[in-house]
Amino acid sequence: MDKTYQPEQIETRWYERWEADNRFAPSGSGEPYSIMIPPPNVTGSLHMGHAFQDTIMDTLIRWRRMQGHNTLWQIGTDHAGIATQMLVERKIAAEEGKSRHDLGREAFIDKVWEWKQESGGHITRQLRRMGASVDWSRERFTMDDGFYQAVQEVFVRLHEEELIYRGKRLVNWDPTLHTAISDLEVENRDQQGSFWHFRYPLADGVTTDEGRDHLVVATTRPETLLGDTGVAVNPEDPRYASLVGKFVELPLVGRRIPIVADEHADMDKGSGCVKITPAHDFNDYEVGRRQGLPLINVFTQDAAVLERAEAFDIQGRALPDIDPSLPGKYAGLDRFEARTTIVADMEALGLLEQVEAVSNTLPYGDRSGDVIEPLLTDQWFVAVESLARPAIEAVENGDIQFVPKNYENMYFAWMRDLQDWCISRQLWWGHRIPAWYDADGNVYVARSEAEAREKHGLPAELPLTQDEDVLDTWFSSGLWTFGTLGWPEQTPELATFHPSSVLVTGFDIIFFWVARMIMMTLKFTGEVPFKQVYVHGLVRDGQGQKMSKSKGNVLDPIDLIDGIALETLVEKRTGNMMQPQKAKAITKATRAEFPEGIEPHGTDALRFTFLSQATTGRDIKFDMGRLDGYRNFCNKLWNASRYVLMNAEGEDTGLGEEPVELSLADRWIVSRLQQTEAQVTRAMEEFRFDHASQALYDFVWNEYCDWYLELSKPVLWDEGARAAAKRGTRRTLVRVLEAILRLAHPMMPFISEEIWQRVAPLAGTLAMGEDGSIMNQPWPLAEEALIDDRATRDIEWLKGVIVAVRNIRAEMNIAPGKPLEALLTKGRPDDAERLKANRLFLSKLAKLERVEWLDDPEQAPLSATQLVGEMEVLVPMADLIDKDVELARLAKEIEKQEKLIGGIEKKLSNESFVAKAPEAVVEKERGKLADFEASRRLLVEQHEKIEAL
RNA sequence: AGGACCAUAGCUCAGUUGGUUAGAGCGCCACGUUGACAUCGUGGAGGUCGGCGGUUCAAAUCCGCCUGGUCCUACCA
Repeated sequence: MDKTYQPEQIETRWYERWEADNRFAPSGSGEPYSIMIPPPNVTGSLHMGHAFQDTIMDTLIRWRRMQGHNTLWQIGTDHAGIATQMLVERKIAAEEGKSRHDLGREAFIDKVWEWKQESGGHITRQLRRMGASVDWSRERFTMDDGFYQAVQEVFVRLHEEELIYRGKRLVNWDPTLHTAISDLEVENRDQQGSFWHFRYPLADGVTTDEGRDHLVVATTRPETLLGDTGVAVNPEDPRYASLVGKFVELPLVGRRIPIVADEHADMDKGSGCVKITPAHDFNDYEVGRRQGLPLINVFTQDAAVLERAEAFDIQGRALPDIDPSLPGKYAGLDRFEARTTIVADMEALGLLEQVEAVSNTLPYGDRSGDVIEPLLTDQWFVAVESLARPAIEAVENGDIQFVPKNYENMYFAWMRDLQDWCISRQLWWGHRIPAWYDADGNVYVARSEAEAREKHGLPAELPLTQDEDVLDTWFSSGLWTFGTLGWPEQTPELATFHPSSVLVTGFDIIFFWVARMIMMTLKFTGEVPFKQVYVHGLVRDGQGQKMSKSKGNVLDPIDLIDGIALETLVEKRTGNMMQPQKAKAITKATRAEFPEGIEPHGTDALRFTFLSQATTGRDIKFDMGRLDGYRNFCNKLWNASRYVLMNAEGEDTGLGEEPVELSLADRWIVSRLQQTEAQVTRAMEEFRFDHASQALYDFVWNEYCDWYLELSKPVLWDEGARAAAKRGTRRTLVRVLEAILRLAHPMMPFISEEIWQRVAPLAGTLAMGEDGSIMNQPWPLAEEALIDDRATRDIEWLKGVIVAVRNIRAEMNIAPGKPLEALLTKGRPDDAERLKANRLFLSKLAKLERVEWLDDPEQAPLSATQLVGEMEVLVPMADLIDKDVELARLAKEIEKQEKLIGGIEKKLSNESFVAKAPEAVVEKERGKLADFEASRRLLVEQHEKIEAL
């Protein structure tokens, strides 16, 4: 083995090997265990969130694979409609100076496919770097032929059941992207804005009770005035009761619009009158429906003012009787220009009563960054009510469990207040809606044009045109768990691996994706898509900030693995920015945080860091310090293995017929191994990867390396030690290490494999020359029979004495190597035997050349003293000791004991404590009190002796 | 406005059903290259567990209120 741990070569080498040996595919035997990867965007690249998520999934899959399950980790990518289309549009704009319209639909889509071919492999290559043991042979894409089939099938069947319908509805419209987007893609941002109070003159000479000739309405969006079709007052509002049924004359437009009574109007807000614009506001749309008001759309798809408005009833039928004319001066104005102009015009007319500054929230499209406009458009919808019910029940009755459980509430809250799902998008990239129209506008839904003709008996010569729109990306990814397994065909994979075992996902897409998957999957397979949902938090930077390009705090997982030079990192963070003015600050912050750039850490260390920070459900602040620490851990494991190999390779590791003798230390470490195995397994079962990684770390570093390896040295290096004892120690060294590697493998696949190849033959788990992989070895199973409490207590005693002596050396400034004598007072009955069994270890590890019992404490020489439980370790002072230092140390120790004694005495003198606390608790306190008092007595005696010197 | 989650050492975090001398890693201080490892070893300093109140013999842990933070949902005509 190389002297230093160098992850980069190990990692790529092993991944290629595993993949070539086809070790990721399902074994075909054992209980099925499957995970469907949340498909990353096909043109995306791996970010910290992916890396975190993939680590968790891979850890689960590798663990279950080792447990003997028939594991499938299904891989694939998502076509990601809007994101991908925008990316390619930007690319061709930059490279060719063309828009997608210049190219036309077909040519543009060809371009997207081209781009997919070119860059689609990027993220999957990065996934390999993370060590993800996905079954590449089954890789899917949400727009491949199979998915096309599944999507058509689902759409047509839902339509046949009238669960998909088409209608003219108010939707969130993105004026930049020219498409409807879902509520979930809308981001609400707080803004400072104005609230304009306008006067709307009453028509026909009517006046208010106070004699005014107008009503006052207020709005933050004056431009929508053009589309007002009513003014609402509260039915309970006495001020306006007499005006209900009368009219106002809409300023600037001149339309007569009714005053209606509707509970939407809040008497306590403003004047109590509300302008109603059913075609441009979601609340007003509902008021319009209730009051039978017409819908007047005044905007184009760019959210500019139309020349002539469009009037509809609530069913979306055109209303030819309404005068659609709008004042010509606004035609073509963008909504914000129109706003300014209209406010100015109202003011000129004396109709602007006041302008109030308010803070309000505005909806922004999360992709375009443009302000979203509610717009009346023709769209396709899924009626979700009947789909939601079973989806709610599946979680209620435990068929699907969320981990952590509190996300179930979030799910219920959303599912119980679900709006119909708008599934059409006015994009080109995506699954085109399988609906055809004839010249009269009749709609035919079918799996293909041919089927549409056949189904509806349409003559071949009747021209049909397919719907221009595509489906929401989440419509296809909602079919992910079963679509990837071959549905609508009833494939063996579907039978074996569905429902999947667990979905690993971020809380941010519970609504987008998880809820829809549950609905769609239950509907079409009658099964839940997954039995458990493990929800993880967001990966943030060390300060708890969201990582974003604009903040310049993005870390690339690959850079953490391979390392990156400072200059490259700065360039990466500041290049190609939307807001170049921030570059300077980002450069400065980056140089301050990473003065030397980022060192290579390797994939295993990164994975281990993620796992150690994966506490359920909350966001993680990525900690570079821990990454360094776990890279060191890999190095520790590496070097410990070197030690083991140096002592075991070419030696008898006790596999043959020769007698083997196990020392106390051997029995102790084997015992602790069993407990660690049980601990790690349990943590994995509970998705507590932080506990699993912690248990492994502790065992490897603090017990196996710090103590067991040290304890093995005297045995292996002592000329006089018996051959059987050496064999026993070698066998234990090797076997425990081999088990550690298997335990570590799901978390740290590369280093564990690399070392295991050398260690396994020595441990007898891999025949010499055999071609095996740790990936397919059994997961360590704790054996109750090997747990040895006696050995644990004995080793704890030994450690206590050694630490006490080291402590005295440090405090007294005695060189670590200087041989010392020690005296022990008799503590527990077993201690005599313990001393006998451990003389060798004490002499080597504590550098004690003589250890004796002190039979009569009265006869104790002047000594430095340290407590080990009830026992006292004395190192006779002779010329070694600084009197003042030792006195101070004893005084401090005495004070500590007294404080403890005081606390317990207080408890025990409390009658209610003695009366009400369980007997065992009281006894325990009494026991502690006795111990502390004994310790204090010994310390005080020593103190007095030294003081008298 | 409603709801969720969080607050433990300088930093990042553990802490099962209330009973622990409240832990780990990083950082810090001192000492140390003895034959796995300076990406290391040994020893040490550092916490009134956000605040107040309650339940209890006993609270970091359970309850209420408050403060601070993160996020979600809704509203803002």
